[in-house]
Formats: sequence, structure tokens, C-alpha cells
Amino acid sequence: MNRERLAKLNIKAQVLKAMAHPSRLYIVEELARQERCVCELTTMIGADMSTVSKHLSVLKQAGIVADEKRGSMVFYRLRVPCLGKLFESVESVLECSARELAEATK
Amino acid sequence: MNRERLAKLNIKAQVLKAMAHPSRLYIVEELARQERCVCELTTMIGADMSTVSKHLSVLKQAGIVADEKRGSMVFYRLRVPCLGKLFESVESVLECSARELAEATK
DNA sequence: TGGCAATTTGGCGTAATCGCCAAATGCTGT
DNA sequence: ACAGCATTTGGCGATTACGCCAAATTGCCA
Repeated sequence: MNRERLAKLNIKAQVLKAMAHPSRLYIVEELARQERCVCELTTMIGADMSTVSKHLSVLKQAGIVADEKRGSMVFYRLRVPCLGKLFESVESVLECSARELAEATK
Repeated sequence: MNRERLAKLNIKAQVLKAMAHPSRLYIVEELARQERCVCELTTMIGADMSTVSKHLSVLKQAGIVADEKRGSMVFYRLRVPCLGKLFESVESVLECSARELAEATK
């Protein structure tokens, strides 16, 4: 495995890792519909605001979301419009393996 | 957030998490081309065989790969054929955010 | 300027992850 | 049955993730 490929793998894994958390995945799904400020997401998720803020920071550092300050509030939005495809892919992965997974974990 | 959605989020996050590691992502990419036995993957990755075996176990538990024992060797293959879409999605996410990410981390 | 709300940051304890080593398991051929 | 290869499992130390609390920061408005 050459180091170019390893570098790409690291970046890709980083993107996946950023979304590989229920709260963060929820955030991404919601931002795919519309932009939201931190307090909105906080009440939706039902966790501490500092926790949500850190999740957003992870997504931001992975290049998935962007933030914009308007007044005293910070609004987050998806940085890339192509995430919808990824959702579909994950969904289809689930559909493909859902039954087998259910059987496997019985 | 109702508990049905939370359950789905947990499963989706689990799938993403299983792939959110450079070695495991490498494995998935290779298995998308052809099935491989553990020792092949071990030499390709260059880690301890026990480490590779555990990575494969994670992918298996997430429903991403399936294993088949042939003789004394175990061959792994992708469980779902639709993972190609997901790769494309991750790639496009990278393309969309690569430049901005590079600038952001300067 | 003082106070209040929104957000971020630092820190802490707990839990999970990672990679290697050693040991156990399974299969093959003699 | 035995030796040897392929694979898995258990465990250990080190690193990282997670969620909450408290404190710091920033902007708004009286």
C-alpha cells in the first residue's frame, strides 16, 4: 500500500468517522433539510449545548458543515450538497443487509 | 426525536463507524474488487494478522462483509453489492470539500 | 457599562478503540 | 496422533472518544 493511497484512506476514514455517531448523523440529516442554529439542534437532540457544540466542531473540522454567525447565534449548514447521495447509499446498505443482519444477531 | 428514528440513527452510525478506519476502509475497497482471504489482506495491509482478523470481525458484525471457510483459509467478500455508490458518495464529498478543507487547515 | 443569552473551550471521569503478543482453535497432510 | 499453517480469541497498555460541568467568550440591549 503506497503512501498516497494511505493518505486518501485516512481522509476518507476521517469523513466517515465524523458522521459515525448518532447525534452527528442526526445533525447532518437535519442540516440536509435546512440550516439550524446551535440552540435549535440542542433542544432537538436533548443533550447539553456544549456537547452539541463539540459535535458540530467535529463535523466542521471534517469539512462537512460550515458555520455562520448571525448576531449572537451561530447557524450551521451542510458544506456539500452531494451528501444526499451518501444518505441513499447508507440507506441502501441497510436495506441490503438489514434482514441478514437481523438474522445474524438473533 | 422519537425512538424509532434514534434506533435507525444508531444502526446507520454503526455501519459508518465500521468503515471509519483506514485499514477497514482499505479492506472494503479491496473486497469490492474481489474476495480475499485473511492472509492476503494481512500482507497487503502490513499489520499483525490478529489485528486484521479483528477488523474483519468488526466489518462482519456490521453486516458489511461475509466470510466463508474453504479448507484452512477464510475468505471474505462484500455482503452488499451497493457499496460502490457509497464510495462514489464519499469521493464526491471529498471533491466538494477538499479545497475548502485544505484551505481551512492551512 | 452592566447584564443576559448564545456559544465555545477546558477539564475530568468513564468508556471505547487500537495494535500487538501470546495462547487457543481448526484444518491438512504425514 | 503429530506437526504445521491459517485464523481467532483473550488480554494488556496506550490512546482516543464521550458527555457533563464550570468558566471564558461574544454579541445584544437597556
